[in-house]
Amino acid sequence: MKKKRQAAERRSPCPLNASVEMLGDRWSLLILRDMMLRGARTYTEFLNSSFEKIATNILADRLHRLERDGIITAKTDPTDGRKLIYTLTQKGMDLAPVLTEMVLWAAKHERTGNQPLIQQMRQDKEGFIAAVKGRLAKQLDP
Amino acid sequence: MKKKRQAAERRSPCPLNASVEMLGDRWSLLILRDMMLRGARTYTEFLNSSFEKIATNILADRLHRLERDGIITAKTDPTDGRKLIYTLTQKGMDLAPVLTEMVLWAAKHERTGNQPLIQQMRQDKEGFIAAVKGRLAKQLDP
DNA sequence: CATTTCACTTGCATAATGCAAGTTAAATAT
DNA sequence: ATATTTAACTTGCATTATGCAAGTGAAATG
Repeated sequence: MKKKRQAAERRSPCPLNASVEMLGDRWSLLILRDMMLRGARTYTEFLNSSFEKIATNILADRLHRLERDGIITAKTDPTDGRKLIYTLTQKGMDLAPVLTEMVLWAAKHERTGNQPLIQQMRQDKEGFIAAVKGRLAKQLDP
Repeated sequence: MKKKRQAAERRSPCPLNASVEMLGDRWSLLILRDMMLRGARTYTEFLNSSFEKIATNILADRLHRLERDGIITAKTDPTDGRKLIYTLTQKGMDLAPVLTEMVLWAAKHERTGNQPLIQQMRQDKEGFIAAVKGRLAKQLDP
């Protein structure tokens, strides 16, 4: 169990508000998607793996915030000292159900792409989440 | 089935991106929480029901955006012509699982309030969501 | 009628986001 | 050994979003 900080500086004690303060912006969840579903682990991988083209300063800021909030950790690549490898913590991996529900909701009500992914989620939601967590657990940073 | 607009103006076709574009800000999900869990239905109820104290111009803007995105609808109160009664659409009610997962995630990893709610969600997540939808269905606006 | 309530707007200050260009350290190529 | 490239950022500046206080107009209430 990690230490839990900053509950005091929150706008309210509501758990949903806590989630919104950590994730309620345009980019954080997309970065986590790229980690969970596309295997992105470094700065340039984040820049290139997403369709949405995040600005470099925003990416740097979001990575630092996610790290500060205990959702990801960073350590330098032992084989290349320039690279930082970002990894989801348990807290970060526990967001898989949130991402899944958001994807399923949008897929139901909007015209979106990536139908194979959605089929997979619909057919076996729990299995899908377990598979994501399983893949990520191999690279887990406690 | 309602018409589906604006998929073209999205930053990407990814379903998660669609969710983030509609809900990824500081207030939208908190407004939906107040509708789902606290029964807020009018402008002043939103202003007063939440701990977080949203600014009046932001509230007006978010209500219009949620309406534009088909998540809520507005109609004037037949008993009081000044009041607008906001109601969740089916699309809006379908966000109950998203809100639930976000609450459960924050409750697991942060120090938050409203423990009775969280207990209820943990004990029977599906039942909880069904109960919320059931309560809201009575006031459904198609 | 006069006042209050309701659902907003408006004006303005501050903060967040976005874009292009620059920086630094480490790795690779010559 | 030096030069170039790559990775991970910063910085400066313009644009957009958010936040606060005050104001507005229509409908309801006293």
